[in-house]
Order: sequence, then C-alpha cells, then structure tokens
Amino acid sequence: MSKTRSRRGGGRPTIADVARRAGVGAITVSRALREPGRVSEDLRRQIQAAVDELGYVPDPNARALASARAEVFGVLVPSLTNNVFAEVVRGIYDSLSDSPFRIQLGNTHYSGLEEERLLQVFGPQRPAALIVAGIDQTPTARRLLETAGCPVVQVMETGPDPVDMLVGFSHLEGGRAATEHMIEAGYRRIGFIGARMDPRSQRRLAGYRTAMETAGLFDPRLVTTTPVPSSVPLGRELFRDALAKVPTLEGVFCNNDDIALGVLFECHRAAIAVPKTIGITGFNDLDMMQSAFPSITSIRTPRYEIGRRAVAMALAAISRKRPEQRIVDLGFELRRRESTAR
Amino acid sequence: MSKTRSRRGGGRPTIADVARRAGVGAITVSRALREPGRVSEDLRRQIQAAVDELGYVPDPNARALASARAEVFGVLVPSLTNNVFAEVVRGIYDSLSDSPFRIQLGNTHYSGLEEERLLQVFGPQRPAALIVAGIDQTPTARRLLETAGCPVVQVMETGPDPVDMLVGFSHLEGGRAATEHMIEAGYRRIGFIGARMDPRSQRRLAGYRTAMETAGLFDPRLVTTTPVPSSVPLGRELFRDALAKVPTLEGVFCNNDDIALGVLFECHRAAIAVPKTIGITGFNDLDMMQSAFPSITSIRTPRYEIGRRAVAMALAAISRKRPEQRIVDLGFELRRRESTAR
DNA sequence: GAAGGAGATGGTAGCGCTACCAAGAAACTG
DNA sequence: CAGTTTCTTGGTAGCGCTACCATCTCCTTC
Repeated sequence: MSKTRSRRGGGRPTIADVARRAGVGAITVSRALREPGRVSEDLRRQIQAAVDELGYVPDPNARALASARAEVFGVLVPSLTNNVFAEVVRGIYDSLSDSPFRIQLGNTHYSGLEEERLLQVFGPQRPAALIVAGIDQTPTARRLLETAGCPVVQVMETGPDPVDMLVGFSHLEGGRAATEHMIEAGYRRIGFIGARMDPRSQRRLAGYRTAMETAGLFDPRLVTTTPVPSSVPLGRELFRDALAKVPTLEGVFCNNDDIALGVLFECHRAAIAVPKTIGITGFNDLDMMQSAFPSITSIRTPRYEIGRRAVAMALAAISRKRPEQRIVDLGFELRRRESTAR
Repeated sequence: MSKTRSRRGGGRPTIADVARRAGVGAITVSRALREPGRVSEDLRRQIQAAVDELGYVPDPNARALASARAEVFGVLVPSLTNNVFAEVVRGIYDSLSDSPFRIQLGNTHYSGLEEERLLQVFGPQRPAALIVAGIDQTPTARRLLETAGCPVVQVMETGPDPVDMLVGFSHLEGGRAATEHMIEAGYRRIGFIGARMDPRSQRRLAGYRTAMETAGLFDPRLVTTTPVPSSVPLGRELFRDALAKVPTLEGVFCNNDDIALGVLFECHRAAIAVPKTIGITGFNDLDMMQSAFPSITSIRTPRYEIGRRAVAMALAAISRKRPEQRIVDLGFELRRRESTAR
C-alpha cells in the first residue's frame, strides 16, 4: 500500500511510523525512548501514545548496527551443568532481568581454545559487557578481552592483575582454611581428593599443601587427583584409590561437594565411621551438604553474589561511573558440621 | 585516510574492503561466504585470501538487519540451576557449537508471565529458531510462538498439539512406571512426595495416581506436595511430614532425585531401613543415584538427548527440510536399584 | 544457428536505527 | 540589550550487510 513500507521487514511498525503518527521527527522518537530526559514532557507523551497504539518495538539489530553496540552481555563459563557456575549465572540473570540487556551464554568446556573461539564469536557483535570465569585466559584470549572495547569482569577468583574488573574469592585461602580446620579438629593423615583439576582446583590444592606443610604433615602420597570431570561416582572411586594408597588415612579434603558426597557414600558402603574413622570436608557448600547424614563440613562460596556483583560492576562501568574498586574479594565461609566433628 | 572508512565503526575491515582487495563486487564476497557453491572456484580462492589477509569477520548485527534474520537460537528454560534443564541446555550447546548460531538463553523462573516477557524480548530480534521447555504456555505466549516466524521446538514432554515441533517423553507414563515398579516390588502404602509441582510434576503425580488407583491402593493422605522449589533439605522435611501423616508408610515415589536423596538422608538419620522399611524411587536419575548408599531406584530421562534432538529438528526446519516427525517421544527407562529391592 | 536456459557476477537500493551537526527558541550573563 | 549558553528539535548521512533485479557469458536444444 504505502510507498516503501514493509517490503523486506515483516510489516512491523518502524520508528518512522511512530514519528509520522506523533507528528515529530524520527530522531526525536529515538531520543524519547532512550533518553526521555532530553525530550519535553509534551512530546514524550505524544510519542508514547503513538508507540502504544502502533505496538512499536525497536529493532535490536538495527539499533546495534547504528550505534555500534549491542544490548547484550556476553557470559563465558566452563560448564553449564556444574552447579557452581549455574549459581553464578543465575545471579547474573536475576540482576539483568529488569534491564534491556539480553544475555548470550557461552560454554568453554574448561578449554582455553574454546574460550578464544567464543570470544571471537562474541566480539564482532560488540556486546555491552563481557563476564568471564577465571583469570587463567590464554594470552590470545586475554588480548581479545583487552581489545573488546567494553567492560570486562572476570569472576570466581581474586588476583592482582585483572583485565579490567574482578570479583570472587581466594581458592587458595579456601583450601587452606578447610585443611587447617581438619588439622585443628585432630586429623593428621589428611588426604586431598580432586577431580577435573582446573586452575581453581589447583589453587585449592595449593592451599591444602601450604596448610599441611606448615603443620609438618604433608606427604605427596596423600594427594589423589585426576583430570576426569568431577562427579559423585568418581568421588567414591577416588576415595577407594586414596585408601588403597594410604590405608591409615584419617580424613579427606575434597576438591568439591560432589566428590565429598561420593566419599561419604563409599564410607557408608564400606562401613567406615564418619567422622570418627574418616573426616570429610567439601568445597562450595551445596545445600545438600547440610542435609547429608552425617552433615558434611564445607567451604561456603558466594556464587550467586558473585554473579550479582559482576553485573553491578559492569553496569556501573557502562554508565561511565566505573566502580571505585576494580577488584572485589567476597570471601568464603567455613561451615563446620558433623563430618569433621571428631 | 581513506574517504569514508571507519568513521563510526571500530575501524574493522568491512565487506567492501574485502571486495576491493579481491577485485570483485561486495555482493560476490557476501555470496562466497554464505553460499560458496554459487561462486566460481577461482573467485572463491581470491576472496578467501583477501578475507584472511584483512582478518575480515562479518558483522552479525549488519547481517541480521539486512537479512531480517539473526543467527541466534532463543532458548527458554524454567531454571538454570536445576540439573535437568542444565543437561538439556548442554545438549543444545554441544549440538550448536560447530554452527554459526549463537545462543540466547532465557530463564522463565517457572513463570508464564516471565515466559511471555522473554518471548517479547526475543521476538524482535528475529531468531533463527526458538526452543522452549514445556507445553503449558499461556495463550499469549503460545500466540507469540506461533507468530515468531521461525521454527519452534517445545521440549521435555510429549503431547498431541505442539506449536510446531515437540521432543520429550511422557511424565505421566514415567510416574506410572515408577509407581507400578514399587507395587510389583511389594510395597503397598506408597506415598508421593513432590516439590515445586510445575506441570511436569503434576503429570508425574497423575501417573502415580493412575497406578495406585488401578491397584486399589490410592489414598489422598499418601500425597504430600508443596509449591516450594525442590531441594535436598526440603526432601527431608517433606518426608518427615509424610511419615507424620501416615506412620505406616512403606515407600515413597519422589517428584525428583533431590527429594529422593533428602528422603534417604532422613531415613539414615532416623535409622529407618531402606529398602526394608521404606522403599524410595526418584525421578531423572542423576548420576549420584547409582552411587548413593543404598543406591536409589529412579526413572532415567533422556535430557541431554532431548537438547540434541531439538537442535537437529530446528536445524532441519531452518534448511526447509522439515523433519518427517513433528513429535518425537524419546521415552524413559526405569533403573531398578537397591532402594526398592525388598 | 537462432532461441532458450543455466550459471556467474555486479549494481542499486534499502534493512531500521542513531551519530553528528545545524538551527531556532528560551534563558542567562554582565 | 547584545552576546553567550542551554534546551529542544530536526535533517542528513550513514552503520555493514543482503534482497532483488539486471547483465553477461556459455551451453543446450532442435
């Protein structure tokens, strides 16, 4: 019908339709929608009425092209099924649900190369911000982050030298605190059981080692690790291995709660008394740890809060009010429970 | 330097730069990249060389605007932390990782209204396909799906009347199979324990009820449910409630594995023998069920496979080869374990 | 060998929006 | 009250790409 309208587009109203209807210029409609403060009360109302009548919704693709900036947060995590990252992601989602920002989530599978690839995919889209897990990017990935031209928040860890901003906690200190707690509780031959052994697990191991060495208790045979992805069944297996290696084992600090739960089940099956014969400490404090029988000591980590804080920092940076603190340490908390109450 | 180049854009090479360098028209570059078969071998090589030299990457936003179609899959799930959906999402990601498609994941929080809102956000972006969990959309959400102008795959369930395509399994049959198994194992006063009670849980309950009624065993007091989100601690609580209501309880079919695990832990704590005094059956068969002590009977659901299949169907529809089957039932599998071996 | 068809390439004209600049009106300055 | 600043509004010119149509070759076909 009308001259140019809706040839290729799906016939949805455009900003020009709204402008015509409201009797203003297209640019004024654009402004009324994005910076209402810069348009007079009168026109704003008129424009809003036209928008409502037509059911106008701005085209995000056209917006992104014209402004060279998409209203998208790129989020990169190593795993989607690992509850730990799921919680971080949930924090991110909850913080962004009232904003215009959409979320594009990438799964790196704990691979630096895959992380690079995803950054190469995300970059050309010109996201408003990037949130990535960890601080151990490959040099290439780090360069991609530095040149992304948007705020970048690394999450889950602390460290001295973030690409841009950083929020998390110290896995090394967490590992140390867990181990020291077990030593204080009277355990001596304390093993470390770890699966996957990504950089964060490595740091927990380093914390364990520091604590054990300080107490003069370290023995490499106490350490049992595997690159295999973590799971409850694997926890059982690794504990059997650990026990076979060191039959006098008195306790284990586990890489994470899945492994700890596997250890607990294996103890039940082998009729090993917990905490008397074997003490168990987990990491992350999933909610099942307090329900287990016996309940399992763990390090509570602020996963959801990390997600929220990361978004808050990114949002601040986007609005050019960079947060005073570029590095935020949210800490962790030792939850003492029955599994280490000797 | 050059006339028009990189005023607003970040100075990245554009398709025109590539065309100039390769000595061809811009449109030919576009074609060489998207439909290599339609460009002669010679030019294709020339163009590829120019692309490599310049490090050209197409701008996805410009592409989306010009073609009125974004290379994005919209995915809507009710929860990000629930392992069940995490597995579906993982299947989707793994199937899409080698494709040009990006993924935009929305979290509906089990809310129909939130689902509508997200569809309203996703729609204007003109995604290549939409994957949504469940078949219980509000009328508005359903209309949004029907008018999205792209393939739509509903997942997790079966049913007669999908918006477009559907892949999943029958929760009702799953609930029935679980209950029948317990009846066959010799349990009589079998309770149902359910949290959240979303539509899928309701159908599992319906399956339980059918089986119990058929066997002449149904009693409304055996059913314990709550709208509260599911968790292991909640499983313990609900089991205590159920037992208080019906002290002669012989077994429970749980809504899901978290609840089942909570029940198991409560049995341990209360020194109730499993499976002798109480039998337990879960739903979904998370990997910890086989490791638990005693191991827990559960209904294995094809979550990862559902994600993969959904993508396969969507991809087929995108390339205009709609799959022969619009509705795919992937079934489930009863895993008999110690917790019901009376 | 003329007519018709298939394949390869390019030009033009947008997709729907916003950056940039300009211009007029209103408010302020000394 | 001329000169300057601030506020409001609009026009123009793209952002980087692809749909559509036109053109030109090179085969077929009878």
